[in-house]
Parts: sequence; structure tokens; C-alpha cells
Amino acid sequence: MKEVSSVDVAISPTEKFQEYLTTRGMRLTRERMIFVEEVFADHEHFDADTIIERVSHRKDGRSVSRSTVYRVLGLLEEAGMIRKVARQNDKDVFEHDYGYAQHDHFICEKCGELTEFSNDKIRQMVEEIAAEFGFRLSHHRLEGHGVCATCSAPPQRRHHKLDMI
Amino acid sequence: MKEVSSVDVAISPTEKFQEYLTTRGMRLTRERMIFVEEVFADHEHFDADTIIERVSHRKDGRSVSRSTVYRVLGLLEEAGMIRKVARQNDKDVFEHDYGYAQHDHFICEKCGELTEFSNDKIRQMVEEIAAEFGFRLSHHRLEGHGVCATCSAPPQRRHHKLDMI
DNA sequence: GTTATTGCAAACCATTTGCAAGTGT
DNA sequence: ACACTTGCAAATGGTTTGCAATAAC
Repeated sequence: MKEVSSVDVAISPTEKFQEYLTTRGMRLTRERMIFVEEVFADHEHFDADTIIERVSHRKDGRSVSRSTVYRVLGLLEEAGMIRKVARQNDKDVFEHDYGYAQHDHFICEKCGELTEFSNDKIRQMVEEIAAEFGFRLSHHRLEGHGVCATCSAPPQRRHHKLDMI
Repeated sequence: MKEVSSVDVAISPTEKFQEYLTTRGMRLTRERMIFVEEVFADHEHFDADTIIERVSHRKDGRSVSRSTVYRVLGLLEEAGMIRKVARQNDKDVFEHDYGYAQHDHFICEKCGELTEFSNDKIRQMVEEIAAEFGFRLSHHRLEGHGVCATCSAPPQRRHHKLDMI
């Protein structure tokens, strides 16, 4: 039902960022290119440490400092390419907001895991309610809080050979 | 199954907290009473500083220290009476989870106005999706972002941007 | 050549914690 | 009396920032 799908993007994240920087008189540095490359390498959620880790284990020896990572995270957020989606272990968690379809989350209160889902009926329903209020909806944000399947599962019980008899 | 949307509260927040404390062998101290009194004095969202401010301007001279405020915030959260809803200005923001029905918001990007609404179908739908994922839902948070009726109306009278805390 | 940007280390700041004194039951 | 609690101050840890060196345009 709810596979969150990626969306066709006309230009690459790097180009998109380039565009943003240029209109602000800012520069596309080597560090920023590396950073964007790593951040958009997959669609996973991430925090600052994840990226810091990745930009310091590059084969090409190039790296990006901790402070620059934080600074570029801010820029990408302002550029509307990523956004803070939650807090896990006292860290800000980000996700792509560029090249990724609208989706919602379940947030596990035990392990902090984020599960994505996407549902047209909900989107449609929010639109209808908005219309009733004369509210011009641009997007919504829905978080389901609770306990994920893994964390609410009973303690793992081993299969014993006797069980099969 | 726990009923998260129940509004009819038989006992006061303080009594409810008392109940929680007792079952854990903890004590209802003067500080905790003051704290609960302040926190449940209104329905607004709040952060630690808001409460610290309030418990230090009391007419009766009683006060609650910063550390105790943080400690009791944790207890009230564990007791299921409040919950973190967001992060604003690098601070955790809480709201009541006891005595008030589940509700959602439209948030106007122009004037900042919050329009509350409540819709059973959406809650039901989120529950269904949660069930599919084996996610044990306790509550959800839904924000509709866009422009409110007043602000999207022709320039007659306009809301002014409010500072939201 | 300018001017933005980087990296380092130090600063920040909300939140947490150790500990001795204080208090509820 | 016995634990549980408080308040203070110090610690924690993610994030930010000042500044001199460096790189983009």
C-alpha cells in the first residue's frame, strides 16, 4: 500500500543547491559538493553525526569538518532541500525534501525509529477539511506516535526441536 | 486498550499525578504540587523556561528550582500527562496529554494563526495504517500548513504575524 | 584581488547529574 | 528513622561561533 516513492527531478541535488547559492551570492565549494553528494546518496533519514562519519571515511581523502557539516545542513534546510523531521537521542534528524514524494511518519517512542508511509486518502481528507475552513493548504505533516512492531513484540522465544514434535 | 482521546476527567491533574507517584513509591512534594498547578493552569503549549519563569514569580514566595522543573517534566511525561510535541528555539515544547481531546491544527504561514480541528475519520485512518504496520499507535500529530481564510482574502483586514512560543 | 568559506578550538546553552542537606510518610 | 527529593553547582553533549588561513569567483 504505502511505498514511498521518489519523484522525478529535473536537476540534480547539486545543481539545485548551486542554483540556490548563486542567487544568494554564495559559492559552491568542494566541501559543499562532497556534502550534498553524501547526503543525497540515499533516501535514508540522517543526523549530523551520520554525515560527519561518512565525509571522514572517503576513499579520496577529502573530508569536511564538523562545523562545515553543521553549516551546510543549515543551508540545505534554508534551500528547502532537507528538513528536520524529528529528534532522536538528542540529535536533530533530517530527511530529504527534494526529489522525494510527500509522506508521513510513525515514530517509535521506544527506539525512535521512523517508519514512512504515504496515503492518498489522508491527504485528500486533510484537503477537504482545509477547504471547509477556507484554508489554502500547501502541505501537511502527520506523525503517528506509539511503539513500533519490533519494540512491541514479546521477548524473542527460541524454537526448540521439541516444539516441532 | 488505552483510550487516548478521552476527555471526561474524573480526577484533577494533581490527583492523577498523586496516583502515579503512589504506585511507584514516590512522594507528592510541595514542589511537585506547585509545578502541576502551574502547568495545568491553562491549555497552552509550554517549555521548561516558561514554567521555571512562572514558578519563580509566585505570590506565595514558594519556588521550584530549575533542576526540579526538569525532573518533574520527566515524571509528568512518564505519567502520560504531558508530552513533547516539538522543538522550538532549541527547546523542548510540551503540551497536555491529560484532560484534553486529541486535536489537530492548521497553521497559517502568513499570520501564524492556529486553527484547531478534530476529525474522527482521520484518526481512524491513521489507526488502520498503523495496524497494517504492526505499530501500536498512542496518538498522532497532524499539522496542515498553508494560508488561512483571512490572509488569503482580498486586502481588507489582515492578521498580523504573532510570536508563537 | 576580493570576499566568502573553512577548520580548529573555544563558547554556548538546554538539559542532566552528583551530592549534601532537607522533607514526606 | 528511612528513603525519596531538593537545590546548588558542575558536568554533559549537541550545536554554534570567533578568527586566521584558504579558496572561489
